[in-house]
Amino acid sequence: MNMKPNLVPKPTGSPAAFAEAAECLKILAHPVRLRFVQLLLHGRFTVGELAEDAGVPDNVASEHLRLMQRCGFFTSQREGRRVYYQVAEPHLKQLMECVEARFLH
Amino acid sequence: MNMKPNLVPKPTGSPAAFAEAAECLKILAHPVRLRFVQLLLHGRFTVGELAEDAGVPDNVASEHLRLMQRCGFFTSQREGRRVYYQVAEPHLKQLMECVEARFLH
DNA sequence: TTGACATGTCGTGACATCACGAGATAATGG
DNA sequence: CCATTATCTCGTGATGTCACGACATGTCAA
Repeated sequence: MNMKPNLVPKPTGSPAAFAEAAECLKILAHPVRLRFVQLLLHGRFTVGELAEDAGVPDNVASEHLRLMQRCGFFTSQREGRRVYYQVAEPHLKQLMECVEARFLH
Repeated sequence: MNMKPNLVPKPTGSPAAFAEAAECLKILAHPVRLRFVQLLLHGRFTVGELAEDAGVPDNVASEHLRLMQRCGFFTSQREGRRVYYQVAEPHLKQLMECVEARFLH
């Protein structure tokens, strides 16, 4: 009943690692959040600037940014009444380049 | 009230392109489906083989595979009673390498 | 202090995703 | 045919995601 075994060595990765990867990809998998990543890879921006660029209300942008801060993608500093966000996760650059190569070019 | 404009040229990408990218990333963002991508980047496998490796019932695996076939990630060929799946989207390789570099190594 | 501005928080309802079980379809061998 | 194996399909209920409005917090300038 069994067939010939697949002789190719199976790639690695614990179930927990796949779960974490899926979690983070799910956070990345939103058009507004993708746009935020792309912008923040090119500089610092405030909540209001990001919101206006993406065409969403400020509080919506704020919630997206909070999400991405919680999983380590972004960090923020308050300067006066504004809050500037920037990229904190170095792998985001290469990951975004892959996404741009496939979908945005 | 206005601050100095951000002189950095803004990166490209239509809203529709971001929406499509987010759609595909969302499909990728599942631990079982990530594992399927990883395995299929190393060879051809049947539904049953993939299901057993991932520890999910066959029908669940079948639904995941159908999803990834619909968005162009995989293709399938029937051989007897078995159905073999393989990678169809060339960018998946580089994308998975990014994910592995960040989460699986 | 007051008022305006920038951001953050919370509750809610609409909608999507998910795993599961039951059953359908397809192919093989006796 | 009939039984078995492999895959697929469908309905359902649980859970998660999302945008929105209302409101809270924080900051500054007059």
